[in-house]
Amino acid sequence: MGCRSCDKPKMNYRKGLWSPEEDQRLRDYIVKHGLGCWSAVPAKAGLQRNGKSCRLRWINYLRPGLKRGMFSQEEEDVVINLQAKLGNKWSQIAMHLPGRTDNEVKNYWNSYLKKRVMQAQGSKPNNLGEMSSLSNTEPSLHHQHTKNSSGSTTTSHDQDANLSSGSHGISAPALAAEPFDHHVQQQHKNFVFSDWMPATGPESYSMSTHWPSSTASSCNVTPSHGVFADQMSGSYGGALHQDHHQSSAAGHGAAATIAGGGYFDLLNMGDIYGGFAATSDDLLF
DNA sequence: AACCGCAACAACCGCAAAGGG
DNA sequence: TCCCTTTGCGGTTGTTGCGGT
Repeated sequence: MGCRSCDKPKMNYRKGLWSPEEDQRLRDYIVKHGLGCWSAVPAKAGLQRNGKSCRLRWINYLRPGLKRGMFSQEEEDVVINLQAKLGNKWSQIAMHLPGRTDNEVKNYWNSYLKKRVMQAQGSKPNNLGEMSSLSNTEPSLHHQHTKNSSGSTTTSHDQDANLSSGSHGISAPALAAEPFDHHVQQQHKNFVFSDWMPATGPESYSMSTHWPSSTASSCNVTPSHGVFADQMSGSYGGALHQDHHQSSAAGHGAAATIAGGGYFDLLNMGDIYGGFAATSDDLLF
């Protein structure tokens, strides 16, 4: 720790949602220099953010290997069980969910699972451990309507089923005999992976930057395993919501071309992953 | 069509732990 | 050993979008 060489002038840091430009700067910087002293990143990357904000953005959003979108039933069970066991140790819980961030797990719990657990507890006290089995009585919220961030709602079976780790298949259990909650649907976006890979500019955040397989091959974009969503997930001031299509830009290699054209060795990304646990097939590069 | 309430989620805040000088 | 800085974590807030009225 302690990075005294990273002295930075006091400045007015920008707050709020990150713009595509900022994301790009941060991504470019880390791809180029790897992870280091976060407090030094903003200055070096030319960002008017504090290091903390950069770190958060990277970990929760830009980091490679992030799996976005709806939680699978399996993941949900893990969260429920571990929360019962560990309490609100989100970082520890997230460790058991490759590709998920503590923030994401926390949000998911607070906005959704907690209520369901409480409801289930209300009807069946003292059986937190049975939550997962309890959940097998209802068509799952996971497997019905999913909404992409552009607001359109699509009917789809669990897109996680497309994940290589989709061992849970597409069975559709959910907690307790709970009425279907339309709002709950909203959280299930079509994301599969957060695709942090090269974007050459703000415009690259648009749908137009999807990675068609042709692009993938021509640009040597070849994730080795699993399915890459082709979107830069995120919302920018709510005005730039993208359509989160699932791309089929999957491949089996370990190199990708990043902005500008240089090869980017994913196998050497360990330093950049920053503790990201690549224990799932999904995350093997 | 406008308004309101709710849900989801990104981001911020504050604190504690870790580590170097 | 103490102090200072950075990092990591959990709680909380703010913003946005959607559905209902």
